[in-house]
Amino acid sequence: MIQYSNQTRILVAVDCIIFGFDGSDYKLLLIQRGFAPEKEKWSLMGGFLQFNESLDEAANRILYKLTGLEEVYMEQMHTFSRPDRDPVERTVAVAYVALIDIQKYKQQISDKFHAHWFRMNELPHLIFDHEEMVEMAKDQLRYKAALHPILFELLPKKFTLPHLQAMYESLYETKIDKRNFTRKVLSTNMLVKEKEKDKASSKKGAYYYSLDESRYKDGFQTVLNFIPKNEMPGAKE
Amino acid sequence: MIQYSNQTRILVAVDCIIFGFDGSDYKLLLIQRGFAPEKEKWSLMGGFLQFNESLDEAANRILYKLTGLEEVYMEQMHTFSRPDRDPVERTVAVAYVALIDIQKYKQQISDKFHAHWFRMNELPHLIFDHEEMVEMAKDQLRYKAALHPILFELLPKKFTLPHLQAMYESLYETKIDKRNFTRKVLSTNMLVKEKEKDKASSKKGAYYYSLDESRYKDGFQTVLNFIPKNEMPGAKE
DNA sequence: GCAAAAGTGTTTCCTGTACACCCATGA
DNA sequence: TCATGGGTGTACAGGAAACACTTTTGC
Repeated sequence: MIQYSNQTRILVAVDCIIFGFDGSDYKLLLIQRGFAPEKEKWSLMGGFLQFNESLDEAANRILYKLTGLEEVYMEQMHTFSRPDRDPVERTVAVAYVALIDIQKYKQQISDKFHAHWFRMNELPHLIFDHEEMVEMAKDQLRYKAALHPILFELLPKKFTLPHLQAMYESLYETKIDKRNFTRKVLSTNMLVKEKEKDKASSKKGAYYYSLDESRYKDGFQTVLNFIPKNEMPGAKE
Repeated sequence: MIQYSNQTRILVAVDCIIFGFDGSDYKLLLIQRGFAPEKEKWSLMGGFLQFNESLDEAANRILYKLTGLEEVYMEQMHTFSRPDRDPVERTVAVAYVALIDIQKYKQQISDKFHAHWFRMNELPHLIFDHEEMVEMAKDQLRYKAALHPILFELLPKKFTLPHLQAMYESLYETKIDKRNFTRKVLSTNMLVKEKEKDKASSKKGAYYYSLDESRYKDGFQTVLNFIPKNEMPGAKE
């Protein structure tokens, strides 16, 4: 077979940044690395690109291995390439971001990787450039969530409006007026009100809602405005 | 030196999607590939990642080789990885998007790569998956330009408001009311009115403007709204 | 009966949009 | 003088933000 001569062939890794939301905090799913170097240190879930798979396939394979979940929202974020980023050997790493429903995950978790959910502000030190990846993913999530209804991916099948609002307030570290928030969210027509209430987090109980999948898909690209302008990432003072 | 065993090492390519605007059309800078396979076919400007450089460095090296330009707006877009995307050998390709001022380029062009500007709607067939890359880059440009003042990167030092408006109208294939457009653009405070006029494209002449670099940098992240909502990519019908 | 969270409407302001005429100049 | 493209202001409408009280119920 013909080959390109005199070129360097290197390893291509895939690392998954897996976000969850537990009702009050954003969390990141991390594993304890099982091999040297940096054995036992905390790390993103990763692996190497195999010869006959695409990056998307690799990312899904890796995510499945860790969480048992398939058909999860995941997209490629950025490729990291500092020559010294992995001390063992030259490796570029393609970072993927996944948003998953923590509850769904709980039913499926395979624990052989010593995976653990960490609150975003209590992350341990991570190996290599994984902290940089996480920072970029957080920035990107804040950016995208302000414009598109992407956070719905983090919700369980049934959720309440206060739950949804808490997700936004936590991500932007701000308080949102619940009347305005409710109106905006419902005006997307992406939510369907259920008959039951969630009585767990209040005495009165809050109505459950679920996603109208087809309207959600249709409206995913539309530019929204859930977040007041002054709270937008990068807003002028 | 320790290595990761039993893993596939592959080639990492960098391909540059270079956009320009000539006053009425968007153009793409392509080269005729100088080596087999697909010799003489049109292609994005690309090259392989070298052992001791990052992807950003590789992209800039490649862009410089082709255009002679440095410090150009360029960012990583996406990594392409179909196993069969390069028939010679397994290769992943990291695509970068660059926006350059065609006039500036004209002074610097080195012609040894048989580079040529093609109008966006008259592109030749491209090798491998380069057409897919270009499509994604166009979509991304339309998306970003509707929200951020990114198209300024395509302008020469001095430009006129009609020139700027033509860029937006061409990108979104729409007509924009010039009174509204002018007001929005000037309200960013990113433009400085010059004293001279451009007499080339009208009898009356249009005032030149230039970028206020510091305000441009500060305001780059702010979410703008130059494009009427109905013309936004992905808008509902 | 009271504490704690859920739910709900109105007014104000601002931003976005539609729209038409005069100006300067080269030919 | 006329044809061409450049430049400017206003009125209206719709969306975003500010704002407070009532409801439910577990304890």
